Amino acid sequence: MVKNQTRKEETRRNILDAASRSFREKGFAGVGVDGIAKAANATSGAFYAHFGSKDGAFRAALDLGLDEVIDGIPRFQRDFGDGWTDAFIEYYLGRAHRDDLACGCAMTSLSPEMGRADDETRALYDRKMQTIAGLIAGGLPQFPEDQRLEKAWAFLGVLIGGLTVARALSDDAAIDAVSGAIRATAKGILIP
Amino acid sequence: MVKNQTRKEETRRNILDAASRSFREKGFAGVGVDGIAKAANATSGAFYAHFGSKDGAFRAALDLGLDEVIDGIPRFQRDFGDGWTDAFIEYYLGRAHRDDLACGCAMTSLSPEMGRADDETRALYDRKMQTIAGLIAGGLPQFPEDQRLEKAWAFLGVLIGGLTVARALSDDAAIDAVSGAIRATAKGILIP
DNA sequence: TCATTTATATAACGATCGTTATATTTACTA
DNA sequence: TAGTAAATATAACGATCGTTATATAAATGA
Repeated sequence: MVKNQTRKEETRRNILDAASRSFREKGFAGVGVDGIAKAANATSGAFYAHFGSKDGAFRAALDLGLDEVIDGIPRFQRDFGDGWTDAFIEYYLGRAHRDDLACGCAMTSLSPEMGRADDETRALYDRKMQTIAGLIAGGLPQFPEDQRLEKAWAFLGVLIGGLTVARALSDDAAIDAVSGAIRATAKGILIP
Repeated sequence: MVKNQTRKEETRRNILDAASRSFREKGFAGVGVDGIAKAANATSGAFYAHFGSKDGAFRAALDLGLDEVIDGIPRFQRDFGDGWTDAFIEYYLGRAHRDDLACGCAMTSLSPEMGRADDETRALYDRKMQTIAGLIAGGLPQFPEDQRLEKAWAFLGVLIGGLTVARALSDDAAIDAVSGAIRATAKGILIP
C-alpha cells in the first residue's frame, strides 16, 4: 500500500524534474509534453495523470523552482552570517550557476515567461517573489526597516538582469565585464 | 521599375515589423511563421522569399531591435545632455515602456532567447551589445575612461533586470517597488 | 486467487509546426 | 501589347503540437 504510493510519487517527481529543466532551458513554448515525458522516462499519459495540462506542469515547476530560492536564502543567511549577501552574489554570478541553465535559479529563467502565463501562474509568481524579497529584506539589518524591502528588490533585479545578460553573451571578456560590474553593483546596493 | 522595389520593400518591412513584435511578445518558439505572415498581411511564401528561414527572420528582428537602441542612445545624449541617463532611466522603467512588450526594447525581450539561438545570431547579439555598452560608456564623462565600460555594463544589466522583474509581476505595489528600487540603483551607479 | 482499483502506456484526434515546390499574380521591357 | 522576370500566394509535406479516450499493466483488498 505504501510501495505504490512511493512509485507514483517517483514518477511524478521525475516528470516534474524534467519539466523544470526543460522549461528553464527551452522556455514554455520551446518544449512539448511528449518531450518532457520522454526526458522523464515516462509517457504523456502519466504526464496528464499527474499535472492535468502543460500549464499545470509549468505552474508546478515554477512553484518548485521558487521554493528552492525560498529555502536557499535562509540557508545562506545561516551558513554565512553577515557575509551571506557576498556569498550569494558569488554563487549567483559564478561560472557554475551561469553555465547551468537547466538547473539554475528559476527567477532568472522563468521571469521572462510570466508575460505569457495565465493568471493563476502569475499570481503564484507574485506571491513567491514577495516572499523572497521579504526573506532578503530580513537579512539586511544594516538598513532601517522601512528601507530593507526596497534594497531587496534592487538586489533581486540587479542579479537577475546581470545573469540574463551574462548568459546571453558569448564573448568571455564581455561576460566577465558584465559579471564583474554587476557584482560590484549588487554589493554597492547593500552598503548603507 | 521603382514601384516594384518599394512594394517589395514594403512587404519585407511589414513582415519584419510583425516578426519583431511577435518575437518580443511571444518568444521565438511562441509564434509560427504563418502567424507572423498573417500579422503582416502576407503569406509564408513572401516570408521565405524575404528571410529564408524562421531563424533568419529572428536574426533580422534582433538586428533591427538592437539598432533601435544604438540609434536611441545618442539621441538621448544629444537631447538631454548631462541629464541623459536620468531621462533614459525614466523612459526605460516608465509605465509606457513597461506595458508595451511588443514594441519595447529588444535587449530586455530578446536577451533571454539568446541561449537558444544559433551561433550566427549570438555573434550578432554580442557585437551589437558591445556597441551599445560603448555608446553608454561614451556618455559617462564623470568617470575615468578605464571605469566607463564597467559602469555601462552595470547600467545595462540593472535596467534589463529591473524591467524584466517589473513586467513579470502583476501586483501594482510590487511593480512600483521594483521600479523605484531599480531607478535608484541605476542612478546610484552613475554617481562617481 | 479473483475482482477491483490505480498507475501508466498506447493510439488517435485535429491543429499547427517549419519548409519546399508549384501556381498565380504583378510589374517591367521590348 | 506580348513576353519575361520578379514577387507573392497556394498547396502540400512529414513532424510535432496539446489533449483525450482507451487499453494494458501493476498492485491492492477480499
